[in-house]
Amino acid sequence: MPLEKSRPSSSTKKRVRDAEATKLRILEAAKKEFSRNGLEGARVDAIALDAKANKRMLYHYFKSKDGLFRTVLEREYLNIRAEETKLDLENLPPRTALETLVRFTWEYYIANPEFITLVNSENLCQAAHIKNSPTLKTISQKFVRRIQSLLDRGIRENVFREGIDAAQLNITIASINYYYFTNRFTGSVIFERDFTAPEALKERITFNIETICRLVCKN
Amino acid sequence: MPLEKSRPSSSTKKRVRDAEATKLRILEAAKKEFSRNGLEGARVDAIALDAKANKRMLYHYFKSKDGLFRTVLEREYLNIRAEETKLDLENLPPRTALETLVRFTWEYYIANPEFITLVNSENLCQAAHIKNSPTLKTISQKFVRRIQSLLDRGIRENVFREGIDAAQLNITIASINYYYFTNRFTGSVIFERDFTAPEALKERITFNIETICRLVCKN
DNA sequence: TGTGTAAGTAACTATACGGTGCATTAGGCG
DNA sequence: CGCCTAATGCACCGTATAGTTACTTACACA
Repeated sequence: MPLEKSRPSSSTKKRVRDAEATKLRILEAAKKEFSRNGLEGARVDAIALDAKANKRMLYHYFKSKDGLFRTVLEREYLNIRAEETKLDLENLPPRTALETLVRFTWEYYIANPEFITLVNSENLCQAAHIKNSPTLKTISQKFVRRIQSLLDRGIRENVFREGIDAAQLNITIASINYYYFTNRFTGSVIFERDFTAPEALKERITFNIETICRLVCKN
Repeated sequence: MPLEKSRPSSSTKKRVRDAEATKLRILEAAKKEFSRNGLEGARVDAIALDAKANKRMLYHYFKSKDGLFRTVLEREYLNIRAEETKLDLENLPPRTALETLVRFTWEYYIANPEFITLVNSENLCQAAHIKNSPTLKTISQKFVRRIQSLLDRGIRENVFREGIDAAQLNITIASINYYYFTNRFTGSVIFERDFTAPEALKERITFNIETICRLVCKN
């Protein structure tokens, strides 16, 4: 007879039914499955199985496969923006701040390979899921403004060139990092080198920082 | 009674049965369907219908859905490399040659949006289809060498910097063009601007040429 | 002109898929 | 304690899917 069975502590009690935990398990499983197999390739049964949840719950919480995908994708966007926000760009010398940003983007893609394939899936269906998400627009604009003020500061301190568009710079920084990862499989075959080998990674990030610095900095 | 029914001219005779033409129709339809919906999202019935061919023929010529995808993808790679080869990089001043290459890549993606989504699909399945294609390796290496010799020439003529890796440069040129297109849907939502509007396109290609020139050229 | 081969067709199959109806049960709250 | 809501489980559905079987037909060539 377990003595404390009927009096679990409020913080550690084992809840047999826990909506939030179930939702999270489903979201994690969905992120895995969607990123591995794409939106069409993903199987809701596989998600339910991996989440140790019943398929019924998936439809209960997220309405449909697309609803689930939308939620997963939005969370991922929010996550990368949240991480970016943590960067202390404002208190670093402009050139260091720029390099920090490039390096962050690179390392985020390494640590979160799912993000890239999820975004690819969303673009395959022409952004159908995020089309009406004002949240994403807001946080992204905030970020562009942040880069713009970094550029402005660099110009004031006479280390950055004038006339660089913050949005274009943003896109370019993402490009040179994103492309390398999303195409690492075909790239490794075509160029006959392992794109994910440590030396290859190091060579690439160095090249990318050089690319951005030469684009933005004076001299 | 048609007089010449039994004696069609060898060049213009209307063949009711034409294996090559049927194959081509299937390949064109497959390219459309695969690029629009991805590998998993593509429907073989839709391909057969669009090709005005029987589904059986598709399996007859290409063995399987994956066999068909492999053929489509290889043709697309061969096509872009063939077009690249036509560029007269060797007889242009280095800087002009470089700009020509960037502009070509850009315009190729505009004219052949299918290429990008096909490559994305191939990377989603970790390059399973092209893994054992020696043809692709050969033609790609040839291209890297071509860029290398352009870089060498630029250095000799004292307009390019030294120490730039041709493969990295190749990847970067592809990156800044490819990323913009593959993510044009999410990009248009997030940045609240139409990525495919003529002015946006013009602004982007200008920025890209600037990026590459600053990376490669002296001053 | 006859014939073997390859091009082409239609109908079919087994299954895997996204999604649902309905019964059951845990547990928070009064 | 007992009730009511929300969490969960099970079994099921209609359909769409990749792939196939068995057949017919055009035509190149002898």
